[in-house]
Amino acid sequence: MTPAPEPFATALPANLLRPVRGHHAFEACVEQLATAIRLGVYPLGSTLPPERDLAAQLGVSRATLREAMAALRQAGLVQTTRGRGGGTVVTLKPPTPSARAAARTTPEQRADWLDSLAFRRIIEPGAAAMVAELGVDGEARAQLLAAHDEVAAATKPAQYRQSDSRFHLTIAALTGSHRVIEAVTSVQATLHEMLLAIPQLDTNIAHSDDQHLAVVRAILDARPDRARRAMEQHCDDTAALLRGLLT
Amino acid sequence: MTPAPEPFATALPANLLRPVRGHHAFEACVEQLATAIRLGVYPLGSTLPPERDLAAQLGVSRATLREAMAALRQAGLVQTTRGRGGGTVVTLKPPTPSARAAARTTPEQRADWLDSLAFRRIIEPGAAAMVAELGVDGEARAQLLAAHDEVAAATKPAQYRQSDSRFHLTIAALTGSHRVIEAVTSVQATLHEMLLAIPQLDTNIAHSDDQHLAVVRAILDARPDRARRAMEQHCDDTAALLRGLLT
DNA sequence: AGAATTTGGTATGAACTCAGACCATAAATA
DNA sequence: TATTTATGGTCTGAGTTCATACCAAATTCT
Repeated sequence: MTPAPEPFATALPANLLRPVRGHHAFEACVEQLATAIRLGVYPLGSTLPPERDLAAQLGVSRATLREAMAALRQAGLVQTTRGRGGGTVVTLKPPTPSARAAARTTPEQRADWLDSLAFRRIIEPGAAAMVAELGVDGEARAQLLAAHDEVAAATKPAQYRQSDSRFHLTIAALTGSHRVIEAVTSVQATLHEMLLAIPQLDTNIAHSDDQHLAVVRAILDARPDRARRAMEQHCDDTAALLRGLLT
Repeated sequence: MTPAPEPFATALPANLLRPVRGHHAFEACVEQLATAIRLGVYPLGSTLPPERDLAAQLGVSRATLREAMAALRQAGLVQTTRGRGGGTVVTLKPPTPSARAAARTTPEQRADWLDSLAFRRIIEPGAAAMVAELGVDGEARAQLLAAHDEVAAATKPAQYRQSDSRFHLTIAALTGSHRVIEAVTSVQATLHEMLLAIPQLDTNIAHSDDQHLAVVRAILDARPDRARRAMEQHCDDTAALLRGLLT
């Protein structure tokens, strides 16, 4: 029989379906919390939210969250005390002291990293432009400046890394958009992974203060295009470095 | 006791933690497949990939996928036949014929929709610019033109909706970036929801062919900035309409 | 000092999901 | 026509995750 003519000829292959979840909820929790800590969302010495809250935020049962916490505890990232006023505090021994570089980077990993860099080049400049367009009032202005000062003042590589992440996350947060925040967080987390796998360039990357400053200025001056360009430049430079060093 | 000075003063509230998964894998599958069908990824009359493949693509066991398929079948979106050459074909009775508008839009829904529009204004223009920058070879060029022709030729509102989605998804696909594709898919899915809830404007929105054309031209001419602007304009106009009609 | 409150620690049964094997059907092929 | 093959349909036991209690410790308030 003659097949009915397909309404659409174009293929649009099914790349569009995305995995519905990353199995093992507790592993995902460990990952998110660990990166949040390493990105400086929860700085050294600070107390994490109570288990019940964290579980809610992560959309996970408390039982599952506790498994994750146990892992973090065992990894030496946090310590826990009981009772009111107790909780879980960040101890963060230097990031994965020597166990890093254990896992060799697979080709898929590499591809995913490149993908992340491409995505970043869209989302972070977009976020910067959006903030510049929204404008920043007193409170926001202070946050932005504080975040920038933190980066500028950082000396040690590890400290610089955290401050840098926090700077980018601050810009994302200023957009006020959940999706933008999530996207930037994800991108920064991947970036962090990459830098862990390529230790030697912590130093090389540190001279991007000018670019950070340019972004901040453009945002404060309410110049979206300039902010976008500046952030684009920043992303491009970082990406070039990383691509070059990816085996 | 004097609390140890926090290393960082800035708050960076924990909006950064995102739910680790949307419970009930099979519900998520239903959602993804249903939107994929309604967005025209699997056009009317086409055959879905075999269950085993779909399960793999969605990162889910076949058992779970089948539950989802059963739901789709029961909803009248697809029909299934056995044996070689069989499979599951899209029947798609007009989108949720009259059962729609059943759920009133909650305030959170509304907020999420606005968030999606904001995110869209970053990601879709960014994708367009990226494609323009990458350049489009013969194959890609053909796909893009075909997608555009489809939209331009569409007459009935429902058909226009699908073609429009496919047009935007095609651009995303041409970036070659998983993350970009996923972001645009998600945004288009939300857009689709909104349009279902606000039926009356199917017509109003239909005169955006000029803007589509402008985007396509800019991409083919390898003018990233122009492509971005054109897509931005398009997003802004659509968003303005939608925002106005959101109760 | 005693009560209330916040916080982590533990336990249990139900529901969901997985992986893999095997069955049934119908088209394609030899 | 007989065989192969691609596809959906079914079953089962193990592993996760959930929801919901309740217990234990330590701080704060009365």
